[in-house]
Amino acid sequence: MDDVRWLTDREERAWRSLQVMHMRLDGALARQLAADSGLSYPDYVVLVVLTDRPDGRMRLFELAAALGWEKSRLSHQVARMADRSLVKKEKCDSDRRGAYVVVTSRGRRAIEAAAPGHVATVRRLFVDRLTPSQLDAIADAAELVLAALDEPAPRPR
Amino acid sequence: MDDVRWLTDREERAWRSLQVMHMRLDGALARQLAADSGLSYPDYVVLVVLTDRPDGRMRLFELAAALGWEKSRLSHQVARMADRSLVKKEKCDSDRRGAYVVVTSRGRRAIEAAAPGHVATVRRLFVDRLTPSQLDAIADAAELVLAALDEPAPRPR
DNA sequence: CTAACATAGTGGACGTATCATCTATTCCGC
DNA sequence: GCGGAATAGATGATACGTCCACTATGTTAG
Repeated sequence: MDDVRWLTDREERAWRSLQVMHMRLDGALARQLAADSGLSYPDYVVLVVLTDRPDGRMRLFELAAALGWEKSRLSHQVARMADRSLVKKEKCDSDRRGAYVVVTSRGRRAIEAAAPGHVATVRRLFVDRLTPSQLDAIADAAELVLAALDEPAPRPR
Repeated sequence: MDDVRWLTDREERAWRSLQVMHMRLDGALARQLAADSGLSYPDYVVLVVLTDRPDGRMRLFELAAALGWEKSRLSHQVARMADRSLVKKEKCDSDRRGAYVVVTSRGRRAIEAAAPGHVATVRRLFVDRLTPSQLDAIADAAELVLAALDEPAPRPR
C-alpha cells in the first residue's frame, strides 16, 4: 500500500506540537503536584470529583463514569488511595455487589492543600498563555475530535 | 489562601476538553496500533525516529533527545524492545561508555506494517476533523505553551 | 420460576514511567 | 598528566494502566 496519505507539514506541525506539549505539560503538572502535596495526578482528579459531592461519597461505577475511566483502573487506584487513607471503601446496602468510595478527612485536607498550587500552575503554563479566542478554538477543536471518537470505528480495511 | 484565581467556565472548558480529548485519543491510537501490528505507542515512536536514519542506528542519548525522553525511560524501553528483537544494542567504539540502538529487520518490518494504519487513524480521528486554520491555531497555541514550559519555574511561594 | 444475561467490583499479569542510585568513562582546569 | 566534574547508560523500586479472567449479585425473558 503506497497510497498512504502521509501528513502534510502543516498537519504534522499541529499533531507533533500538540503531542509534545501534552507530554511536557503533564510531566510538569505531575511533578508540581507531587512536590507540593505528595499527590499524584490520578489521586488529584479522583479527589476533585469526590469532594464535589456534598457527602464526599460515590459508587465506584459512578466515579468511573465521571472520570471516563475503566472500572479496573479505578478499582486499582482506589485500592492504592485507600492504602494511604486518602479514601475509604464502604459496602453498599441497596446493591450488595456495590461499594462506595468516601473521601477521608486526610483526603480532604490533601486536596485542599494541593488545589491552589495546581490551579496556579495550570494558569502559569497553559491558561494564562492563551487568549480567550485561542481557548475557545482549542475547546471547539477538541470537541470535534471527541465527536469523531464517539463514531463507531470503520470496518478494518 | 482564598485568593486563588480558579478557572473561569471558558478556561475550564478548554482545559477539560483538551485533557479528555488526549486521554481518549491516546487510548484509541494505542489500541489501534496494538491490534493492527502488535506494537505499543512507545515502540512505534522509537522505531519512527530510528528508521528515519539511513543506517537505522543511533546513540541512546541522541535518541532520547530526539524523543524528548529521559535516559532512564529510554534505557528501559530499548531493553524491552531488544527482548522482542525489534532493535538490538551495540557497543560504541569511539566512546566506551556508550551504546548504539539499531533497528533490526524485524523492527523495520513492524514499523512499515504499522505506519499506514496509524497515520490513517490519526487522520480519521484528528487531522481530517479540523480545518487548516484550526490546525494552525492548535500549533500556535501549543508552541506558546511550550515556550512557557521552557521558562524557569518561579520561586515556590 | 429459572435460566440466561447484564452489571459491580476484584485481582493478577504485564508493560510502561519515574525516581534515585550506581558504574564506567570522558572531559577539563590547573 | 591528574583529580574532580560531567556524561552515558543500567538497574531496582514503586506507581500507574490495560487486559483478561473471575466472583457475586441483580435483571429479565419465556
